[in-house]
Amino acid sequence: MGRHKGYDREEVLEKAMHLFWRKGYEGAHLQELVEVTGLNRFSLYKEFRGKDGLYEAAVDHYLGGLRHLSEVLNREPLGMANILEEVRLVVFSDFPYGCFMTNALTQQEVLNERIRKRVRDFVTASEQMVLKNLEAARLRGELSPDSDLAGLAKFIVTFDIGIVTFSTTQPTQEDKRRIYENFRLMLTRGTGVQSPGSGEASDAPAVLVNRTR
Amino acid sequence: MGRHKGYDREEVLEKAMHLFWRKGYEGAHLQELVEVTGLNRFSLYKEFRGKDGLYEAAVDHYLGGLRHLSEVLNREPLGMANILEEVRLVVFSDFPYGCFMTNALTQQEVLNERIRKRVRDFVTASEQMVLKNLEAARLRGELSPDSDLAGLAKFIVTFDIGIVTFSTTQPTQEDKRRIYENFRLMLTRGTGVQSPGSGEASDAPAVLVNRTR
DNA sequence: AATATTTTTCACCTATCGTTCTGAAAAATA
DNA sequence: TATTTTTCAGAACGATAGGTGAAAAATATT
Repeated sequence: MGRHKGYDREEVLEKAMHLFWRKGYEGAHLQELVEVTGLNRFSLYKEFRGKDGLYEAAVDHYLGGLRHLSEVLNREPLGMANILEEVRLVVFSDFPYGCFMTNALTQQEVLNERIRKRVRDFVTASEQMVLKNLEAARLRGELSPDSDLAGLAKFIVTFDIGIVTFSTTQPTQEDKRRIYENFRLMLTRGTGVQSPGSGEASDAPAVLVNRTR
Repeated sequence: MGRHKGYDREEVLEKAMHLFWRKGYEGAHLQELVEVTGLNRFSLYKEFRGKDGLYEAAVDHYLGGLRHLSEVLNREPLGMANILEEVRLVVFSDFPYGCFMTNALTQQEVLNERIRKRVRDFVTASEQMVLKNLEAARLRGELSPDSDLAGLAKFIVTFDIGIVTFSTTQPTQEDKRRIYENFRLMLTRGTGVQSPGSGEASDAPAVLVNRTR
């Protein structure tokens, strides 16, 4: 009953998300959102009830997409290799606009409280995923028993946030190689873990990664 | 000759900078800027040629302020201790709005080309300051002769960017302590350098620090 | 005191913001 | 086919954005 929708909600969200991603909440004007999504204003309001709602839906869309993107940190066997792989993917991502969620961290003053909480919770969730791998790593003897795992998880997430933001300066491939290699050395020598060595980028996803599609 | 200005340029810039800092370029509306600076629209336009000019002047103001703020990385004797001290100050800063310049990194799409370059150059300059300390550290035997100093500098700056951004999640003092301690362990054990140990925050300034005044 | 010079005040401008409304087109149901 | 339901395209909404012009107010010079 009724006319068919001329748009696909997920496609619209994907496009809207990318505009918010590049321009930020205030920087992404409704006119641009209409143009880039192809969705007209009326339908946009009916579906998302305004700019706030669209942004919030875009956050959900991003988070939903992360379910399969976080597979690196969730895949067995858990341990340091997963963490290094995740960081490697983040470092070698070619998307130069940071991370949708961590960009939002510096926009909290113009976001409503609910979204602000969502954004902060994302950081906590990332920590938890890293921590899970660290705990497994300790059980497997990759880390000394007295390591501060929670602190180490925070350190790693902090570095992730740093690298996605640093990526906006358009570092060269060589720059990225050196940054990752130094991180790997720090982490392995600093914790005494066995290292899987450095490598090239792949298309696989990561937690704080710059999703390009 | 003529009437006195009812405002102090530096004070105006300080206040404008803080609003841009918290809200971002698009998020800081002219009306708010007028209210917070106390300067009326016309005088604001006359002095700074509009919002762009004001933002650019605020960047200059910030950078100017950093001249004496970068003293930690520039003070003798150069070496790893300076770097650890600088990171420590960044970590323990209580200002929860990130760093004015690194926040701008994620707003590049709404900034004009000149400012964008200014912002990126800031990152490069920070790298150079860290690098200078690393080179001195190598000469002093704090680092092995075959270390990749430029890469290590990028790693450290990346971590700095990460921590100022992470600070927007309002981490506890204990969280900060653990993050810094893990960074210190990574850096010292990862490079084999002598560590000065961890400590509390001081009021001294730093390079990527959150300036609160 | 008079004049010149500069800053400030305040009203107003146009453009665009996010939002809402209207009427017509299209598809599903009766 | 007629009716209902929903989407679509666009105009129009009030509010506010950033930017400006002319006159008033205040200071410095003569």
